[in-house]
Amino acid sequence: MIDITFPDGSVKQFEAGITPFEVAQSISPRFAADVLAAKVNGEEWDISRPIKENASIELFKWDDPEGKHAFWHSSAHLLAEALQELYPGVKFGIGPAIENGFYYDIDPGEHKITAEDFPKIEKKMLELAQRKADIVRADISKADALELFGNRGEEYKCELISELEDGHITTYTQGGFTDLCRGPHLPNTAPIKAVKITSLAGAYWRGDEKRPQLVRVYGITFPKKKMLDEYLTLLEEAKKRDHRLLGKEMGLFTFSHTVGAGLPLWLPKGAALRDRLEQFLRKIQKRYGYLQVITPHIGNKALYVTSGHWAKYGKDSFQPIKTPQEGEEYMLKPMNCPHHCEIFKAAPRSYRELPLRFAEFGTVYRYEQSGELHGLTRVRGFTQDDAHLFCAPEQIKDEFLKVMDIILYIFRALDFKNFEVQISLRDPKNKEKYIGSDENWHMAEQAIIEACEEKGLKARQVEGEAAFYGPKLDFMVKDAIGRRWQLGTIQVDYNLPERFELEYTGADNQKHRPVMIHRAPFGSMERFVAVLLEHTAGKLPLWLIPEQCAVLPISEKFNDYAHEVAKRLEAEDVRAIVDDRNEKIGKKIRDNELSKIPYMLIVGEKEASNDEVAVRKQGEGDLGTMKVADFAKLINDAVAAQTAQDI
RNA sequence: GCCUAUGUAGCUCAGGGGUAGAGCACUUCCUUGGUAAGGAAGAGGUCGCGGGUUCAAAUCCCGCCAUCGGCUCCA
Repeated sequence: MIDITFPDGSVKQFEAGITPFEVAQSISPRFAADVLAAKVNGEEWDISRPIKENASIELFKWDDPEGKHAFWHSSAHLLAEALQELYPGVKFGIGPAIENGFYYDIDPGEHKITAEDFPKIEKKMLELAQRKADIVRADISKADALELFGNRGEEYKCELISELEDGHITTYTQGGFTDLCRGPHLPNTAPIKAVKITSLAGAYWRGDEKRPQLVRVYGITFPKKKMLDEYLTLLEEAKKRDHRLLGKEMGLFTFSHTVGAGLPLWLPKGAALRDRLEQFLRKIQKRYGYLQVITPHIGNKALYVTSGHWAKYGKDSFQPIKTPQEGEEYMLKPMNCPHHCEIFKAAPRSYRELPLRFAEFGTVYRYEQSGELHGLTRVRGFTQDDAHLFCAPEQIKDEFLKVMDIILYIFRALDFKNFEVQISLRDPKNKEKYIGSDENWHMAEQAIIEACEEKGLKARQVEGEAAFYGPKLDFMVKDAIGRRWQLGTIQVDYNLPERFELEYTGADNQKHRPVMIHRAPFGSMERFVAVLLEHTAGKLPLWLIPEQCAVLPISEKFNDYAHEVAKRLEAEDVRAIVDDRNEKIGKKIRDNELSKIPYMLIVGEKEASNDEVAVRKQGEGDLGTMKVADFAKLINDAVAAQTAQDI
C-alpha cells in the first residue's frame, strides 16, 4: 500500500501501482470522467500512468490550464497521426500545446498543404479520435529511439533525441503513430470531440532563421462541439476589437503607401486623443520631478557609435544621411537616450541635483523588418513617452519604485487589469551578446527583483530577454486576439553612463559615475493607443474619447438650437458634434448608438424653449432632460474624476 | 528578411478574357419627425503598381508594392 496525499493535505491509502484516474474514481466516477491530467510529486503525469510509491497528487480538469494542456498536446499528436495518414512521408518537427490550442511543425516533403485541406484534416482527426485509441507511454533507450526514428527518416526527431539524456526518453503511441514525447497525455483520444484547424504558417526549425523552414499547422480542439462554436464566436467578436479596424472607423489614424509602410499618420481626432494622453502623463511626471526636454530627430552617427547602438543595430536602422558638403553622417534617431546623455553632460553635475529626470515625447525611427509591421503596435516611426533618470547607485531602487508607481497609476486610471509583469534578465549562457560587467549586471538585476518584491508584484523572470545594455522590467498586455505586447518598461543601464563618461561630483568632492534608468510608462504612444482601443473595444473613457456627445435635433427646425448647444458645450470644454442630417430621430439615435458616442442630446421644441437637452447615455437609454450647463458639469465632473491624480 | 493568403467605390464584399456590380456611407429632393433603419433620384472605380500573353486583360502569366496570419527580430 502507498500513501497518496491530496492538495488539501488529506492522505488516503491505495495499492501501489494505482493510476491517478483510479484515484479520481475513488473520489467520484463523475469527477474521474472529467480528469484530464495529473501531477505526481509535482511532476506532470498521465492519468493512466501507475504510481508506485508514496506521493502527493494533483488532478486537473478542463478548467485547469494543465488539463487543457494535456488535451491539446494529445490533440497535436492526433493531428500528426492524421497528417501521417493523409500525407505519407511527411516528417515531423515538434508539436506542443499552446495558449489556445496546439500546433505541429512538419516538413511536408513533396506534399502541398493549403487551407482548402483543413476540412479534410479535421475530418480525419475526428475519425481517428472516434477510434478511441489508447495513448500508450513507453520508455525507450536512446539507441532504440535513434533507430526507430532514423528508420523512418525522421531527421528532426533524431536531432532532438541526440540531445536527450539516455534513460529519460519516452515515446507515446496511439493507433499507428508514435511520437517522441515527454507527455503527459490523455489516456486515449476519445474525449476529443470537436476539431478546428485554424491556420498554416511557416516556422523556422528550432526558431532559427538559418535553419530550414517547416510548415506549422495550428489547430484547436474541444471536448464538446458547443465549446468550439463558442470559441469561434469569441474570435469573431475579438476581431471587431482590432485597433486597426477601430482606428479606421473612429477616424484616428491611417497609413499611406506613398508615405511609407509602418509610418502612421495621425488624423485630427487621433492626434487630439494622443495629445490628451500626453498631457495626462506630463502632469503626473511634473509631480514626480521630471524635467521636459526637447531634442532633434536626427543625431550624428558618432553619437550612436559612442552609445554602442551603431555596432548593435546599425543594420536595422534607417541608414545615415550624408551632409552635402562635408559628408558628415546623421541618423534618424532610433532612440532618445544618447541625446539625453548629452544634456546631462551639458553642465557639471553635483550629487545635489540627483536624481535628474529628463523626459521627452521623443519620436524615433527604426527600420523594422517588413514582415514585422503591424498596425500601430509595430511601426517604423513612433513616439516614446521616454525619460532618462540619472541617479546615484544607491538611488536606483527608490527611483525604480517611483516609476513603478507611475506605471501602476496609469494602468489603474485606464482600467488595465490584465497586465503581466516580466523581469527580463541576461541569458547567462550567451554573455557576449551583452555589454557591461558581470558585477553591474548582477547589481541591476537584483535591484529590479527587489523592487518587484517590495511592490508585491508577481513578476515572471525570463532569461535572455534583457536589452543588450541592461536588464529590464516590462509590463505586458494582451491584444484582442491574445498576442502579448510590451507597454511600460523600466530599464537599468550602467553602460551608457560609462560610454558617455557621465559624471557628477559627490559629497566627498570626488567624481562619480551616475546610473541611468530608461523608462516609458506607455511604451510608445502608438502601441499604447492600439492596446487601449482593443481593451475598450473603442469605448474609450470619457476624458479621452474624441467626441463626448452628439446633439440630435428632432427636426431641421431645431438645427440652430442644436448648434448653439454644441457651441456652448465646446466653450465649457465638452467635445460635441451635431447630427443635423435630414433623418428621423430614430435613425440618428441608431447611428450614434452604433458609433459608441457616450451621450446623445436630443433637442426639439420642448428643450429649445426651456434651454434644456434630453440626455441619452450610450447603451443605457434616456436619462431625462437637464439644463445645458448642468450637462456640461456632468461631463466635466466625470472627466475630473477619471483623471484625478490622487497618487 | 522568410513561409502562406489577400488586394475591385469611403467601408463591407460579389463578379470575372469582350458596357464595372450590391449593401452601407455620401449629395440633392420629398418628408419635419420625440428615443435603434421614412422615400426617391444622383454622384462615386484606369479593379494595388509595372511588365508579358492575347484581336481584346480587372480577369491568365511574371515581377514589384502593400496588407492579413505566423516565424525570426524588437535598442
